Amino acid sequence: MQSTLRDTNADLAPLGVMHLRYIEMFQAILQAGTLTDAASLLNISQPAATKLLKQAERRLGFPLFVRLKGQWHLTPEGRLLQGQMERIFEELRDLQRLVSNIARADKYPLRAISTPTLANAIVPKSLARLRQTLGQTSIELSTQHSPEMLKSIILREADVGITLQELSHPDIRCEHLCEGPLVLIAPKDTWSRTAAVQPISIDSLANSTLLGITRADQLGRQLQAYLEQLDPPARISTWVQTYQIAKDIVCSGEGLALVDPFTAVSAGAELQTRVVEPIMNINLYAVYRAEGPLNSVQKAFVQSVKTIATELIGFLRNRERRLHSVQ
Amino acid sequence: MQSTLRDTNADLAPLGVMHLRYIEMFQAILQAGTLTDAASLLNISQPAATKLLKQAERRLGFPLFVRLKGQWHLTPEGRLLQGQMERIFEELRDLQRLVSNIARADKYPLRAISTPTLANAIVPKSLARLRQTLGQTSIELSTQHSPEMLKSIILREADVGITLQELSHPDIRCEHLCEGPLVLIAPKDTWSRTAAVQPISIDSLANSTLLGITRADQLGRQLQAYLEQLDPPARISTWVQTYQIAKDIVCSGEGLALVDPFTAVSAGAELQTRVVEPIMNINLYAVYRAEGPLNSVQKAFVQSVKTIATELIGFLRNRERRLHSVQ
DNA sequence: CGGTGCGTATAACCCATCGTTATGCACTCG
DNA sequence: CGAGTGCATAACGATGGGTTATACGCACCG
Repeated sequence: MQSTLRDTNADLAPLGVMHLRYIEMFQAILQAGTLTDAASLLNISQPAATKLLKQAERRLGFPLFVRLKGQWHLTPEGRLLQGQMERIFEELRDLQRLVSNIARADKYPLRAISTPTLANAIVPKSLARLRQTLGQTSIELSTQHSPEMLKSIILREADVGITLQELSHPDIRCEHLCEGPLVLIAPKDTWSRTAAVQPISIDSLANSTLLGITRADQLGRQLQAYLEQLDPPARISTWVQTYQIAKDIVCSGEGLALVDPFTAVSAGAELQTRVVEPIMNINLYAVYRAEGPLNSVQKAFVQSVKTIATELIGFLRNRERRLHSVQ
Repeated sequence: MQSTLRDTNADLAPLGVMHLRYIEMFQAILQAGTLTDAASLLNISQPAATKLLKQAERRLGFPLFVRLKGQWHLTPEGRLLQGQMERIFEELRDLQRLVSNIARADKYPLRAISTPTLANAIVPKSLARLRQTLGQTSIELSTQHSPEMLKSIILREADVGITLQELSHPDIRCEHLCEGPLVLIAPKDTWSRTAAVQPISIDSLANSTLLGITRADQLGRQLQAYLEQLDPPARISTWVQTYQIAKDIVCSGEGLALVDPFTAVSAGAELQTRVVEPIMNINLYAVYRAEGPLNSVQKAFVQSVKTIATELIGFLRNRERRLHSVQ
């Protein structure tokens, strides 16, 4: 019926109809710069790309690109569509992620995600402990910085996130697990045995060589502001993205750094740690979708992280207390 | 190459791949409630719809719907995708609109859009006057209420909008054309010759039978609030959506109404109009995309609307002035 | 100024997809 | 329990999107 109708006026192809493929093509050309490369981005041959573009322009009723001196340039019409196209493309990619994560959700009772820092500190300990009780259940762990973590959880790439940053989103619950003091780390043998277990005043960092953490989160900014107002300000010549990297550099003797207590305490014997005074608290959070309850594995994981984190913090505090009781 | 690869493991169809068609199917089923009806929404046969749905669910890796007692119900997974699907669907429809409007943009130097009210009042007069100077140029006029008008202009369904409501949007310019007083309209012979050209106090409307305008815009709300605080409040039993409809009803003798001056003055001899005191000003705006300059036809149109509107308002005012000078 | 080569268009062909009609089947409901 | 609605299956055809092979335009360069 429809096909016969189409047969009668054969050349009257559906006009002005947008296809997903066209959007992909559009994006690919913009990204690749050449049709041939765009084709390989889409995993198709170059003639296919040519046909696709031609067809798109024929169907839409106007050209999207013009070719000048071997370059593809957007026509004004193309430029008009660009914004909308990009948005749809993005949303579609999100949808794709969501779909594929739903499909494999049941295979993994726990897909954990943490910031890189914590992935090196407490999370593995926690997973190791869980593993003993779980046998061969499949578990995933990935790392993302906080903003991406949020998206991953919403798109169901992960179920539970562990982070130092409080995340706020309507569909997300952010559970506070524990808190601990900001600590200063240094290569071993920097301080004497007795000094090493005492708090250190943040003011005494004036004029010392610190590693800076280039974090955009609230704690990072707060710290930076604080350090800058010291007199003289602490000299910061090396900037790193995460506490963990800072730790590694400190280990190799390049300076001191202010880090979260979890990174510090998991460092072991290679470096010394001192709580900074006045105490600035760092919080640890578990983040998950508010929509449904956690399953038993996920609950156990959160609980286990909480326990381990608390133990680690306790270790830091106890060290001090031991000292105080000696005094 | 790719096809040969596909041939080797034939049943391993691309998994987790979202197609536009699936989204349309999804939406259609939700809307229609039955596969057969969904099929006709998509202009395909029922078996095609069945296959499409099955294929979608097979490719995605999980069912989207379950059939219970002859009803299609979303699965939890389906519900998860619903939001995202709807958003993409919407955006795609917008893109479609944009595309088809771009394709036909050059055929129409002026595609005007106005609120229904003004489409009956000043806009036709203006177009008629323009027509004399333009010859056979094609012009389009459509009507939309203000929120839809904004969207139409952005999606290039229209070039210039005429409205009583000030619209604000980053990509839109809103040009003030003129202002005029709120007026009360009544069936002819309601007032005496001399009374009819005098302003009428809004307080004197207390206890009278008015037509209400159910407008969500700022003026509508303002008016309603004002009328309600009269003592006793004006009785409003009939609510209509536009000034224009109110006018028609007033003409048929069903009551009085407060309307914009343009509607009032274009009514002709069938009804009487009196300016309301204290004067509440109604503004007339032309709305167009900020991005590019108007072409000559569009400019002429805006100018012409402005001129005519000003003339009409002038007529209302002059009537009073004549009276005052007589006094 | 005429090779050289990259990138694009065209040609000929293939097959998976998506559509069709015809028909059988299940389940709801009177 | 029979009728009827709505879904699934079967068999089949046209189209579109993909392929390879090849010709063409054009910038670049010796």
